[in-house]
Amino acid sequence: MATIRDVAKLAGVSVATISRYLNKSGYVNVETEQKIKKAIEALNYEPNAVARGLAGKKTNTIALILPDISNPFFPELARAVEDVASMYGYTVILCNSDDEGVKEKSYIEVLKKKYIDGIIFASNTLDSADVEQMTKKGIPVVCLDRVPPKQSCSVVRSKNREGAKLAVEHLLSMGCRKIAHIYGPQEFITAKERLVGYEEAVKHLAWYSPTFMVQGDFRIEGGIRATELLMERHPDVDAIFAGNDLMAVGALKALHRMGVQVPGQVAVCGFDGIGMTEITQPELTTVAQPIYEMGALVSRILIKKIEGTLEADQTYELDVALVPRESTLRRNGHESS
Amino acid sequence: MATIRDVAKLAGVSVATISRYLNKSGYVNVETEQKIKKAIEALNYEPNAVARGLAGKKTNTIALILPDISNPFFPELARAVEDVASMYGYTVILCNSDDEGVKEKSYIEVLKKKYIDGIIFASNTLDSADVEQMTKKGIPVVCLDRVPPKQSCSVVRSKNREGAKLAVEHLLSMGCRKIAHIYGPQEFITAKERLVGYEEAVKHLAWYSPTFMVQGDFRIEGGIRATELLMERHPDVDAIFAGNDLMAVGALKALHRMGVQVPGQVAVCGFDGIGMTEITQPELTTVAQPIYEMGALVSRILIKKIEGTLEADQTYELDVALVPRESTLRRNGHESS
DNA sequence: TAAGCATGTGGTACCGGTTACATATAAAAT
DNA sequence: ATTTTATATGTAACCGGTACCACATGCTTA
Repeated sequence: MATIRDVAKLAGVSVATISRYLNKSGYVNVETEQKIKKAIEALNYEPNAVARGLAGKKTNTIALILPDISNPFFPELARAVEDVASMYGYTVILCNSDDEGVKEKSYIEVLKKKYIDGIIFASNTLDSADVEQMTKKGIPVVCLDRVPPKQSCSVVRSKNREGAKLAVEHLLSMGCRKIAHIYGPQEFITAKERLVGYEEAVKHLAWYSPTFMVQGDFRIEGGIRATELLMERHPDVDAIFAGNDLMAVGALKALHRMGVQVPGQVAVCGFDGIGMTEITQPELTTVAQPIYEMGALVSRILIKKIEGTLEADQTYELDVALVPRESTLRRNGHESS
Repeated sequence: MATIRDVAKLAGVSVATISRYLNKSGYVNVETEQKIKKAIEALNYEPNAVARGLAGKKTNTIALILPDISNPFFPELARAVEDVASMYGYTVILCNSDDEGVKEKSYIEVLKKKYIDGIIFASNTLDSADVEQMTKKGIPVVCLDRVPPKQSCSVVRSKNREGAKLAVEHLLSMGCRKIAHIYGPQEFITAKERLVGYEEAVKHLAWYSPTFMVQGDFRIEGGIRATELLMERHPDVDAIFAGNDLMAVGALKALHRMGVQVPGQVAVCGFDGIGMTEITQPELTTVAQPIYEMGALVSRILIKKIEGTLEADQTYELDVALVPRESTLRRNGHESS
């Protein structure tokens, strides 16, 4: 591989001029430019990114730290992040934290040593102290679904509370009268907000009781167990709003095993809008987050922050949308009217 | 951040000694070692990975080039790759090629400039010339499901032909008598091999005709269309073996829309073993590839190759396993006997 | 006793870029 | 006519490591 010095020699100018030409920093005469172009062409020169990184402390690399890429929520997000990153000339390093603080911190250490330009966190373990420390060290951070108390970084999230209300309203409009909720682990803000949204939407209703809320684990298995518990406790439930799609799938499975008709006897609604919801039988109604857009946005924000064109840190709350499908379709609903 | 020179100064030795200590190359006196340890501790010194990369042309970074992380086959693979990579101290860069040669080549260019240590290809566009060129430039490559004619790199794949036969045999044993096949795009070797396996397994049967093979696109939509075409052509089909799980899901959807009972009238079997197969209704029988193991293996091989402990390039053919589930469960099958 | 070798350490060129600073020329401003 | 100013280019230090080579010491071996 040719180096910048080779090019300088062949073009008959100094390395500084080549560098200036390459980075469009400083003056370069048009004729000199031509000579340089030719030399570069002739030598098939490509500037070395690592050397650049060392000299300029900029590597055009960002990291995406998420709990687990196998979790169906994240592939689409990752895809979006990578799409816009590559569009802006950045490369993406993938890290699976399993939501374990230790792993996260160890990744952060490695990434710092690699002069990574910025980090996207889609994780719940991170505490605001970490974020602050990162920012202090000059590493831009953008978070997903996490609001560090002291707003030390930008955040992208979606309207969980509103989404939960949408779900409940939809179920009510479909004629459901006893709507239960399977909520996710309360250390996840998303789970908490959705639970709050649900409560706000149903607490004024006559039948309301805290026993209609059961804990799940944001996974299929937890959805199954929660549904079993729920149906035992309240055999008269006619709708289940699950805190995420995986648990809704679990609910579907559990109800099917029990011989309960969906949506006939019990309607089911999920949250997230992952692809899976389209392949269940019946297809699953869900409150869809704009997953790809969230990834694209978070990536764009990070890059802006890296390149210094971001005015101030901000929280972006994206709209969610109810996607009505078969699992909540009740002929006696008001929606049809 | 402290540098190696700071440490050297504080410890009262030369940078060379520090470097030797850090890399355990060459001699370092035990007492000197203690002094160095103290200095490193005191300064909270961490060697700079970029500088190391520049000096040693080794970055402890590998790249994973795959068509699309959103495709449900890949997240688990990516997870496995990252797991073992991080276990060995490597970091993973994620690249989505969309199976487009241009994108792949452009990624390769970028990665070379970054002194990446090796590449894992899970892509079908790459031709053997590319692989050879990489290897010539000293960048280790390992491929997934791709056999470059000239064995210039290691390959990890699974037994597609055998898997297809397993599927057909299973369907036959469940009492199916007219088994159709939806095959994937023939530029994918996997698709081709599965088709061959199917043909070999059914061609000697009385009912066999090429019209039982329909083309799909390896996606849900293609599975739906192929199934529609198929059922119109052969209303007497009693089993569909799809070339991958996504198309099998499509088949399930299409059959459900047509009011055809699965597995009652038509049994459905997929291929791959992605998570989706467990959430369909009925749950989908599939020929499971050991996806995680494939990712782990391919990653381990690459790292061995990078570290020079791999004797020779080799092709690893992993076993597949039939996972019988509800979608092929027929009471009149022999399996129960 | 001299050569040979394992141990231990330092000096410094090198990896391949960036960039501050010095320098030079021609045109514009005073 | 002199000072500015914009244009243009080169020199060399620097980023933070690695590693080759030189050199010193103490002990074994011929």
